[in-house]
Amino acid sequence: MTPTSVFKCLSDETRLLCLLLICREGELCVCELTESLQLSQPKVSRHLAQLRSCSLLQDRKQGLWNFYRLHDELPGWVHGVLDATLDGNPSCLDQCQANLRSMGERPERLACCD
Amino acid sequence: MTPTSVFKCLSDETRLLCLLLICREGELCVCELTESLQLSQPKVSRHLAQLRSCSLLQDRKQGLWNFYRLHDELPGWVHGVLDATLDGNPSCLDQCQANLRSMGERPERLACCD
DNA sequence: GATAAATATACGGATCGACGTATATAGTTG
DNA sequence: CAACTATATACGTCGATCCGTATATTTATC
Repeated sequence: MTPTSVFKCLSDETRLLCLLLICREGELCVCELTESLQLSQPKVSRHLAQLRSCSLLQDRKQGLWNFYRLHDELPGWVHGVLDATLDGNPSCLDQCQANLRSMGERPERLACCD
Repeated sequence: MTPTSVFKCLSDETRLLCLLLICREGELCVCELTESLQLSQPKVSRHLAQLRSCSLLQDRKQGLWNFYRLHDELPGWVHGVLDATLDGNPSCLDQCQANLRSMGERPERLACCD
């Protein structure tokens, strides 16, 4: 994971918003991200796959849903970059989070024992 | 200056190294960057122009030389991103800085009164 | 097992971005 | 002003990337 490869991931608005939103919200599944960003499912899914293949995200399957979260072994400096971006752009997720809040039934997270 | 536009700038290795090197060294002119990165002059110059047009860098002409430095009004969060990247990748500039040190006559910086 | 829902991927087209090379511009020196 | 140095830009090309659409895959439900 080189700095250049990380910044390539962050240089697309869809990918950046996915990362920042997940950073703020914890775990999100594809349909929540699709609704939150108001984008097509294949578009979101493709970008998530790319973020996963770069080890920025990892996923966890639960029934029909696939929950994405920041990778457990995300380097500290990448956390630093994401935090600095969020701190410096406090309203960049407002619309996305509003869309998420107004979403109907969101899939239930199961802790461990299913 | 949006997060996406900033990360687009950082997503190219030449531009990222220019920025990080300038972050570490203060002011550098085009010929110093060209020597430090071992790249062609037009390539370096093109990328610097892009960083300047995005207001990440600003330049100061002094005689034949054009010195680039971080923009005086660089947002704090961008500083944070650059610092986090440098902290987390401490050796990424080693070769560049070695090249810079071994450079012969480097242009003299004039303070203010020329 | 058929259907449906959530997600992933394949394909083709269009656009973007980086590059090498050549050349233009601007300042310096004689 | 002619020659030189440092830097900037123009042009054409080629590969990367993003997207919409269609389809495959996986899991749950009846």
